[in-house]
Amino acid sequence: MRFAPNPNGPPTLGSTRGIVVNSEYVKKYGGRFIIRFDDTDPVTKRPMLEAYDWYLEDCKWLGAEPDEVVMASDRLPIYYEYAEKLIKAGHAYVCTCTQEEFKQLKDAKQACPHRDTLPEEHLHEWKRMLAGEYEERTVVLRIKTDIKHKDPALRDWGAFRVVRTPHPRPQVGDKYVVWPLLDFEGAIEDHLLGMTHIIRGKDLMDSERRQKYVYDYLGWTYPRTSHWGRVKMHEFGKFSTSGLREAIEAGEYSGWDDPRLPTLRALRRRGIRPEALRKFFIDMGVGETDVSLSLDNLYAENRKLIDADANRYFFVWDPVRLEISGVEPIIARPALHPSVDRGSREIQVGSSVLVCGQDIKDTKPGDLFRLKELYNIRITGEGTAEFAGHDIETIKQGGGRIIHWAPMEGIPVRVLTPEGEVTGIGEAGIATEVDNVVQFERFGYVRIDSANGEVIAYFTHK
RNA sequence: GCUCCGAUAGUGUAGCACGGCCAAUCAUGCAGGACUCUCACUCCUGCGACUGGGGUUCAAAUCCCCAUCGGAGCACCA
Repeated sequence: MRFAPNPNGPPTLGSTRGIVVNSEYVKKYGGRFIIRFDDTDPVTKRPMLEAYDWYLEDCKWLGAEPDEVVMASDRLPIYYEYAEKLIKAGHAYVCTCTQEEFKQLKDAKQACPHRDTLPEEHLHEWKRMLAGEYEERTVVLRIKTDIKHKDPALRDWGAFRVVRTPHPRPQVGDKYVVWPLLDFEGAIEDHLLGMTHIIRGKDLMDSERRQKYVYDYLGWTYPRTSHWGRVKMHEFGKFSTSGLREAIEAGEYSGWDDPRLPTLRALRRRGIRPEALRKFFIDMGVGETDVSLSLDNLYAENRKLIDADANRYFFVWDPVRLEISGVEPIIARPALHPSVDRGSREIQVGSSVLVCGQDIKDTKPGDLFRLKELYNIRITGEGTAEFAGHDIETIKQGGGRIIHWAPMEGIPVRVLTPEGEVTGIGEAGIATEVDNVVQFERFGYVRIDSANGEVIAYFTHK
């Protein structure tokens, strides 16, 4: 099995499906898992140098370490060799039609003038291509299929073209001017790497039919294939790697791990566990139907994984000061976790606390509240309240609400969510949880990213 | 325009190759309840689907045909 990305950006949710499903089959049925970088386009989908490592990192994180890593850009001579073989056998030809000319002929089911000249001539032209005697867009090596094939997508497809832009990898640079196209490169590699099974997107279904011509010419057996439909997440609109890159460069996003992005690095930073992603994509299956679903399914898996580990803390957004009369300073000791015994935190409280504005917005004097794990209060006016006993039963029977709070000495917290920023005050203990996923009670789970004076948290999910 | 593929609850998904065990699985979602000093977790209960029409058959989610809807390819992108 293999996963064959073009590293022109970081792995996204879409890549994750390929990584997870392919590696899962290998885990289940044995075999080898290969990552092959299909980095054969130095221009329109130009690879990003950093992205090679990002893929390997993220695969490892997802529990999908490859048995082998191959870069297509290292193996051009191999592709040349097979191209030459096909030319000699009369199965490929050098075509100097313009793109428009060829399209017209193809749509009319007509062969171009170059198609049926002698293999020796094509071999000669091919050598000239390799020697750099052709400019970009003036020549292409085509695989002969059936120019009258009823499906226009299969008629004599292009296998190599001239690209003069150097490849971003310094090891490759400007070594080559003739580059293979995906159908050719993939066809050769899948055979050479010993692929028995391929699972990939159904946009590549025609690709398979094209590649089979090459397999027939070379006497190879095509791997067993299956194709999955497109995945669309309700939360993310249409996005393309190049579009994201532009948006990042324009400063619309803070980087590839901006919490609003569907990249794996962003999800990781938000505290999504790799096991949740695996489960999510394995449960999705490999059907050919296009699916459009919500991240809620992923969140549900993740919530089950993190809940037992996530310590609880109070974080007050839209903080409003509440002056409480009739109280002595006290230390609250709420448990770090409601059902797993991990001890408790200590919060020093004086005569006022911060609460969420929305909790006391529409209150009138006399309304009863329980400050969670502290004591009961009764509202006496705008921003003021009075102590109303310690007994929780009063609240349970009296119908007052239990709300959370933060001490006046709390630390500022900034939560980065997919919908934007939420700022507020949290209890000081949050600063000890850097890198951990915690639950801000009545708010949701977050991963504490840093705590230098101000806590930066990435929102995980509710 | 030509070609290919698909269609099961709100959302995913199992079942379809070999028709009966399907009054259709599981998850998520939603609703209600239990527990709880969180609107979290856990547990219980409930809701909800075979796109439509023909055909074959004793029997169709499953096979065939048509229609409708959706997606993809026809690049010197991957």
